[in-house]
Amino acid sequence: MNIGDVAERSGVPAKTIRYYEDIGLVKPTRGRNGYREFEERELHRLAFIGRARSLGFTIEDCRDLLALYDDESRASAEVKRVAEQNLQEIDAKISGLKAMRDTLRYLVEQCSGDHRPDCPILKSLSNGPAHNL
Amino acid sequence: MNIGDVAERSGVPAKTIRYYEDIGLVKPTRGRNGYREFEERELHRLAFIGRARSLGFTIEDCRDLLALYDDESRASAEVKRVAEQNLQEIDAKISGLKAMRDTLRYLVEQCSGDHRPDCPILKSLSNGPAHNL
DNA sequence: CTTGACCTTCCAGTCACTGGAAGCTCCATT
DNA sequence: AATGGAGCTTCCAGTGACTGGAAGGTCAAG
Repeated sequence: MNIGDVAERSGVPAKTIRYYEDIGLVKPTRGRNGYREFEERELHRLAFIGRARSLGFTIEDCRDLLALYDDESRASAEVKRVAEQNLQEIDAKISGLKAMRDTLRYLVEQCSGDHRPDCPILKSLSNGPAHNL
Repeated sequence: MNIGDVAERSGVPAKTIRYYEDIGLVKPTRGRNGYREFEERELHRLAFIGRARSLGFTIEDCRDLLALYDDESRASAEVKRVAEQNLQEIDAKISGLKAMRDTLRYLVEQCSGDHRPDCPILKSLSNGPAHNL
């Protein structure tokens, strides 16, 4: 399989696959023409990485997960630990974003949004921290 | 005022202030010794940028907002537009993160987390897209 | 034999900083 | 007056995870 096919079937862009090879996440063989050759196993790994990334795992997490995946004798506790840590980080991000959103929404609601120059959004940014609103 | 004082009073690290000067967000004057000299106005702008950044505005947003801020004849509608767009982006991010979190939480709950190699998290990453769970 | 799609490498850019090295300046203490 | 340390300067490089583009080799169809 060439990189284009793998890209299409795994949903990971060709450019990104080359990058993943650079950083050692996948190791396709090479044909006589210099083209990368992918087996099912590599396709599988790429799809795995794609799904893990879409769940918010970092590249390093992926590396760990793939190593665990390759390790027949791994303990599921180890995998769970990685996932749980990720879960906490996601929760923290959501909380932060929610706080931002609430502040912004309040400001947007306050703003008349017309042709007049008077704007509570700028006023707030100018006068004090968001949490004072 | 030297950069250290401004950093402390604005809450923006000195390193970051230099970066902001590089990209033209602030324009401190220079003393005979080559040190940057900050007036109240610059301090004010830096605090403004810091608050806007903490609300999730990008640097380019900040540039726009500062221009609007400087423009006595701006319409608040313009400011509101920038803020509303930001609000939508934040909402989208929150939704995405929530979906990720729900999937992950389910997986973590399913995982026994013990010494056995059988792990539903890896199984799921391996077998199909997260939204199929 | 040509065209065009697909592949290769390499370099640079993204975003918003952050770290570090080398060297200058200022102020207080000895 | 010398010294020491904090604070300032510039410049270079790295972060994460790609992404874009140029220059050039390869392959399959017509």
